[in-house]
Amino acid sequence: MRKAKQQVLEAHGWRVGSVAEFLDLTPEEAAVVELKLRLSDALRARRAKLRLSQEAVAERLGSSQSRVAKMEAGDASVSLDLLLRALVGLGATPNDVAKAIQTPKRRAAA
Amino acid sequence: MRKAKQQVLEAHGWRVGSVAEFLDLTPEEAAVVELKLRLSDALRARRAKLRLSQEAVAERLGSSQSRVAKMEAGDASVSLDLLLRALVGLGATPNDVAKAIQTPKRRAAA
DNA sequence: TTGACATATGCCGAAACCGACATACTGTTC
DNA sequence: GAACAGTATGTCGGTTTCGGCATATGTCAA
Repeated sequence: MRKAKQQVLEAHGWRVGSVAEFLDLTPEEAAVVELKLRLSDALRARRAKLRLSQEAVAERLGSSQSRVAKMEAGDASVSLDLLLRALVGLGATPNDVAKAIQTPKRRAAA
Repeated sequence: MRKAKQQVLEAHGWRVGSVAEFLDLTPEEAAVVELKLRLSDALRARRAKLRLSQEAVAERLGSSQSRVAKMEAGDASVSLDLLLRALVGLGATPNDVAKAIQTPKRRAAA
């Protein structure tokens, strides 16, 4: 698949605004990557707010520390599905999720 | 897993508000089910607006008619991941997704 | 430095998910 | 009531994703 590109993106410090148009991602791919980044950011933020270690989160979710690390890293082996479930598992409501997707969680305007 | 419950829910006409509290779904499970229903509703709505058949959508997404049917049905074999990708594949932006999650997309008030 | 803790990366077997096909059901039109 | 388009349901082989273990890489304090 085109996962390779994504991995390249995420391997480094990106995380910034519209990650995509640099590379030749189709608009759809771009949107999915964007979603993934926003969700992984939201997850990290949520964990931070709860002051939990990745291991504690893993336990809570019935997962493992390594998985959690990968979730937050936006690793290619992590699905949107897992990210969503993780957020919910940390107490996020559907509306919280909506907000996380909506707001790039940045300080500076576009 | 607890997928069984979900299947029971979705096998019938539910689709209504807070699907959950009837059965002994944990709050997290309930939230995930809720998410799934909202996304599948959004998908069906989007397809309707585009006036496409499930088959046409399937082709566009590189999937099959049966998968699309299952997506819209919120079938247990369909992940949140697939629903999200499908929406995006039909042109939804992250913000569209956020709206879909936020708003139960119903006509009648709760 | 050493040790203790937290996080990141690589890998694997097991489980979940996907596309596809077959087939059944539901209109709708003649 | 046959023919047709659209949708739903069941199943299956192959692939992806999962949890978990091992291990590497910080980071901080003593």
